[in-house]
Amino acid sequence: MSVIFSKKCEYGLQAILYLASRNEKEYFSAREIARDLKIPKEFISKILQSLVNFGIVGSKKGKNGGFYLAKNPNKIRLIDVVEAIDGLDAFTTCILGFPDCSSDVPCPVHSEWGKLRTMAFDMLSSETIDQFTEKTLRKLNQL
Amino acid sequence: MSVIFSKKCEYGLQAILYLASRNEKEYFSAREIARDLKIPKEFISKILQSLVNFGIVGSKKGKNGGFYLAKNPNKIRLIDVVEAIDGLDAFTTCILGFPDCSSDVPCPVHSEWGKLRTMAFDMLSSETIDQFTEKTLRKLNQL
DNA sequence: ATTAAATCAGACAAAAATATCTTATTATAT
DNA sequence: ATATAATAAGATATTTTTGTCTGATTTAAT
Repeated sequence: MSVIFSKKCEYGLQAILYLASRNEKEYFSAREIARDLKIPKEFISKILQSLVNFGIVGSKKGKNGGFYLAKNPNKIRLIDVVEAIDGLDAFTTCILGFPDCSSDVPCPVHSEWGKLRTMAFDMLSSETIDQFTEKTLRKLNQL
Repeated sequence: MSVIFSKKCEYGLQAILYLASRNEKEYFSAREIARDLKIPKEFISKILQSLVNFGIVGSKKGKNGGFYLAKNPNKIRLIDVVEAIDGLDAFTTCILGFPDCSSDVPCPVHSEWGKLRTMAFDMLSSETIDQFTEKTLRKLNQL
C-alpha cells in the first residue's frame, strides 16, 4: 500500500490536533483521546509517550492526570510531529529506492519528485498546529 | 516510517524503467533484473507476475524466456504501475486517517494536503515511462 | 528425447508495523 | 491511609509486508 504517513504518525498528528483544539481542561487522558479519536488506547498512549520524550507533549501522572501540549501550538510545526514519530528519511532517501541515488547520480525520477517532496516538506515546515485548531474542533464535533 | 511507495511498488517501478530502457534483447529474465537492480529474485518475480496480470508486462516461459513491456512505454504511465501494485487508496483516503473525513466534513489538513496529493496524482498520471528511459540508462550504467 | 532454464502458483518464513497485556510508579480524591 | 485512576516501561501477540522455498509447467537448445 502506498502511504504518506505511518499509522503511528497519523495517530500522533490527530492527537496533537486534538489537544490543541481543546482548552476546557488542562489534562487529557489517553483513555479519552483514544475513545474520541477511535484509536487503541495503549497504542496512542505509547505514541504520546514518545512525543513527551521529544518535548512536544507534556504529561502528568496520577489520578486526573493526562497529556497536554508542552509548547504553544503556534510553535509546533507539523514536520516536528512527523520527525518525532517517523523521522525525516522519507524526505531524504530516494523515492524509488535506487540504492545509489544522489544529486550527482540521480535516479530517473529524481528531479521531478524532488520538487514535489520539497513542496511537501516546506508545507509541513511552514504549517503550525494552531492554524488547524478551529477546523479540528469543527471536525471533532461531527464525530 | 513515513513513505510514499511500498517496497513492492518501488521495485515494480524500477523494473519497468529497466525494461523500458533496454532494447538489446526481447526478453529479460527475473534473474538478471534482480541481479542488476539488487532486488531479491523471487520477490521481483512475484511483482512482475502481478504486472503481467495487469497487462503492463508480458512474459515468455521456458528457456531464454523472460519479461518484456506489453505496451509502448509512451502508453504506460507511472500511475498505472502504482495502481497495479499498491492501488490508488493513498490518493483517495484521508491523509491523517480520520475515519470520517470527506469533502463535506473534511479533516483539518484536508484541503492543504488535497492540493499536494492532487499534484502528485497529476504528476504520476501525466508522466509516462518513455520520459525516463534515457535517465534510467544513464543510471544503470553507473551501477 | 533429454536437459536446462525460464515463468507460475502456492506454501512457507522472517521482519516490521501495529496492537495488547502486565506490572510498576505516581498523584489525587475520598 | 486507602482506593482509584492516571502515566511509564517493557514484554508479548497479532497482522501486514517483505522475502524465500518448492514443485509444476513450459520452451528452447543440445
